[in-house]
Amino acid sequence: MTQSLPKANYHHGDLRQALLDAAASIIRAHGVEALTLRGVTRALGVAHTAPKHHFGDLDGLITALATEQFKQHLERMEAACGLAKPDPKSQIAAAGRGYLEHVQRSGKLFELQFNSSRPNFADPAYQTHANAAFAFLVGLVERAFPELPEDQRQAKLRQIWAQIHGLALLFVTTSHTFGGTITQAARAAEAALLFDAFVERL
Amino acid sequence: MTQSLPKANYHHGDLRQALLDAAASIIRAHGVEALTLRGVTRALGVAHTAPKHHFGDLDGLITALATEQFKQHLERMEAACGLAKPDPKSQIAAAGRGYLEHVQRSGKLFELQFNSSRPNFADPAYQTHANAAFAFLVGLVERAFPELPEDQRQAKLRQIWAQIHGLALLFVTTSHTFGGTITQAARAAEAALLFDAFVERL
DNA sequence: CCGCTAACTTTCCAATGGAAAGATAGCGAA
DNA sequence: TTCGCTATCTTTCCATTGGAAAGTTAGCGG
Repeated sequence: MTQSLPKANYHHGDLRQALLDAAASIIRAHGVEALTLRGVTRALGVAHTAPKHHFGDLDGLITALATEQFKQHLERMEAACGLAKPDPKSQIAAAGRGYLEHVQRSGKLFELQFNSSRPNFADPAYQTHANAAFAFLVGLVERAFPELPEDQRQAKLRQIWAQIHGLALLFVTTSHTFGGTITQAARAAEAALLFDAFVERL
Repeated sequence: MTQSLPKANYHHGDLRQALLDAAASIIRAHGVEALTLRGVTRALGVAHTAPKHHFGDLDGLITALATEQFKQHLERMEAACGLAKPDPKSQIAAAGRGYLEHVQRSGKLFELQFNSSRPNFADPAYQTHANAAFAFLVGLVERAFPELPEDQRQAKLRQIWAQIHGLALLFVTTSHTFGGTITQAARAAEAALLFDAFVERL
């Protein structure tokens, strides 16, 4: 029993992960704008400058969270595709479902990926995971339309991405602007159906 | 010559509009997060509390800007439709062009409409203009598909809105995430073509 | 057992939004 | 004209924030 509890001060144990978790929790509850260094460190009982060593500054913490979001984004799409039939259209439809599931699960964390200018877009890890998520869609479209010339395949890709991204935003994140009072889950389900219909006509 | 210049202190003349203009300029240049009361008032040479009487607080100023954005959004779509052929599909395609033009012209101001949680969504003026912009699209789709039952027309509307909104976001606002190095204008032109193709198959 | 360094804390500071109270000027009524 | 009255703006003050700088601790390798 050389060490029991993370006893007193100093050397938290895994402060980095604890900060990520606490920050994610705050964003889920109150949005990115509510995330402050002093708030998140207060919740953990550490000094407000403690994150500096792990993340540099507040935007560094936000960048790390955004990176994690892209990682989970890709995982969700891959998982959905793994359960679907192997033909190209089924795969694209499944990726769309995974996309929507991710957005729904992420809640306000999703704005880190596309609705925020806070993350450091030049961060290598951020770029790696953001590009990987996009590359997955590119690969799906390539396998679905191998006969098309490159520019037309690009056009397809963009239409597909616009549709799923637009549906995700409309039905999950912008409920305040337009639309009724139905639940998030119902909106997501409807979005999935609309995307299926869209894929059907590709 | 009872009054010459807005001479010394007090009673700026039209501080409200001046604040809106200066704030818009700051957001265009540096994004919403860079907008501060002290910054915008410094630029105008007034006290940092001067906006309070006109907008309440910083979020009130932001809400007023967002409202103005929705107003211009609708005007752009109406203008584009006015120049287009009267048949339904041409009208929808034109609305899409107007949508993209607005996004392109707005630059970072566009995030006030959909990429920000700062505006006060409960503000009456905000709701009025946001709803009016949406209602315009609803009307177009109603005239284009009068034979469809209500739920199917709703589905059409949502697919259309998702497509144009998705294209707008992908090709104008999220250039950092994916995509190459082409100019904004080129991206917008390409998005317009893709939307035309999308409308063609409706 | 001794340093070395990663991982924290303490202390300080400038900037911000806003509350509260005061100052000014223009306008309408007497 | 002159007298308030009120919209508009200023001054002053404060709590909160992110971060720079420097100090403290503890665990690990030699």
